[in-house]
Amino acid sequence: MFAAIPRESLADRVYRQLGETILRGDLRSGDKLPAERVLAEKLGVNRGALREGLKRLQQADLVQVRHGGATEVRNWREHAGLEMLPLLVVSGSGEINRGAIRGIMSLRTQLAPGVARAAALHASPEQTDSLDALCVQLRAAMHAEERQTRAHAFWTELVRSSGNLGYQLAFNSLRRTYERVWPVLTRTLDPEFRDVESLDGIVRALRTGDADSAAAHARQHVEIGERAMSALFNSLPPDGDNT
Amino acid sequence: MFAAIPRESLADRVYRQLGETILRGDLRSGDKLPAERVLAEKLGVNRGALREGLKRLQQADLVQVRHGGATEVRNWREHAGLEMLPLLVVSGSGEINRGAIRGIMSLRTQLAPGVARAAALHASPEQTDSLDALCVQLRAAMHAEERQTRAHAFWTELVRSSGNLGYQLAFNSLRRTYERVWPVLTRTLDPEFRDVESLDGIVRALRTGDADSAAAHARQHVEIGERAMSALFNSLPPDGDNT
DNA sequence: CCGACTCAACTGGTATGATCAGTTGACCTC
DNA sequence: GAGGTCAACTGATCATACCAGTTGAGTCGG
Repeated sequence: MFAAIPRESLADRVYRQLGETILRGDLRSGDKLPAERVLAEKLGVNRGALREGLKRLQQADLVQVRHGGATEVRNWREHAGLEMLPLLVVSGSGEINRGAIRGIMSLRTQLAPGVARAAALHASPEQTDSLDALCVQLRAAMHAEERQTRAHAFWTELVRSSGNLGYQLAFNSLRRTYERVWPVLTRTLDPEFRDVESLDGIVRALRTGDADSAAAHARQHVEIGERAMSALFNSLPPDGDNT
Repeated sequence: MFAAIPRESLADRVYRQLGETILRGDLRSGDKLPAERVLAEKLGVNRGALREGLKRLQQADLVQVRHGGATEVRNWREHAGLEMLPLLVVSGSGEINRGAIRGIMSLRTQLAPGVARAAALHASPEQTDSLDALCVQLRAAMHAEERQTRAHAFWTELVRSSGNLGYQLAFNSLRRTYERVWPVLTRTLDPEFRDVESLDGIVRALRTGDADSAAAHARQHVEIGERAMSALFNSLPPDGDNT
């Protein structure tokens, strides 16, 4: 009902504005940024705030800063990491970037079977019980929004159960992107959310320690969503050239 | 022969020191950091540098900063993304974190077939030729270091050929981690680097557009390295608890 | 003319101190 | 005891000065 009012510091706005400018292509690889003192004045912020924003761009490998030299824009396609996906998935004007969505769906499809497999080899009985309970809740959910929330909780717990640091961190990265487009996916992915059978299959496989079966059920499950998503894209008019 | 002398700004050192303290577990989820003015004096840096470092920690979701309230340490296992892997993989004392290595190997194994599959559907003839040339160079390489460099170049080009934003960004993230442990892996992964046959198989599959074959060859290839790595871990004394 | 050195005018990096703006909790009032 | 007040915290922003690398134009010696 009442959503929290989002607040953004100046440094955050600097980061977002410059970041989107680079991702949009208005600043190309090799371009040199104005001096900090100049840029700060142009943006109407203090140099300190500007530097805090620049530090984040630097951490994201979107720019390269050299003491004494000019700050240069890097090729984000070759250097930017998964943490850029949230900024990439929704453009400044609010448009959805299909390439980014496709990307997150591909990663999900590839990783899900591995996560299930690792969970089958590593999950504790308590974690398996917890997953079982989440399946029951998912089955009982009446609305698509509720199913989405439950399904997400299931995967969160499954990834935790995998005990694999790589899967955990990658999942966290993907989630940040996923949350930005959450409402857009509620309807499209609903067929997947309704496929509780596969999730039950995963849980059964965890109990018996059958890694192959867990992976197979996971693959079957996430491919439902991926198919739905590509069907949607194919039914829409061709994409504008936003990446 | 002569390696560049690494330089680190104060803000970078603040980021690394606090980040490692959190990842090491000396600062736990829910702990509150001292006030910026206090912390800056304790670390012997000015407040601006401290804030630049904190901004990066905040971007990495390692801490939560609230205007007017205390800065709080978050649960990095639930919030940190792939960009934290480089800091995790080598501890402050120089020790290798096996969980992080295992993680990067798992991700690699899961993603490689998808990358090859996408490349088979998307690579241009020029890109395929380029990959072919890289195979030839890899075959001709005499030393393990050289093979490692060539093999890395092959995957860089293959990921680019996939035309998939998700794979590209995930690969960039993994590469940052990979580079930090590069010399450690040279010998262990050499059996994989010598398996040029599978890479040739991928290239052939790209030419014929055979996605399944490309994925199969890729899987076969990376599993060599993963098996070598788990064999190594199993032959070593049990791991200390440096997760 | 050319190579090498000098140096001034850039660039980012660090420091200090003041002020604005939210949050918190003790305390006072009714 | 519920609710309002306010002082003392917290981070956010600002202005200014100075330190420390980089760059390139200009100068000097050959």
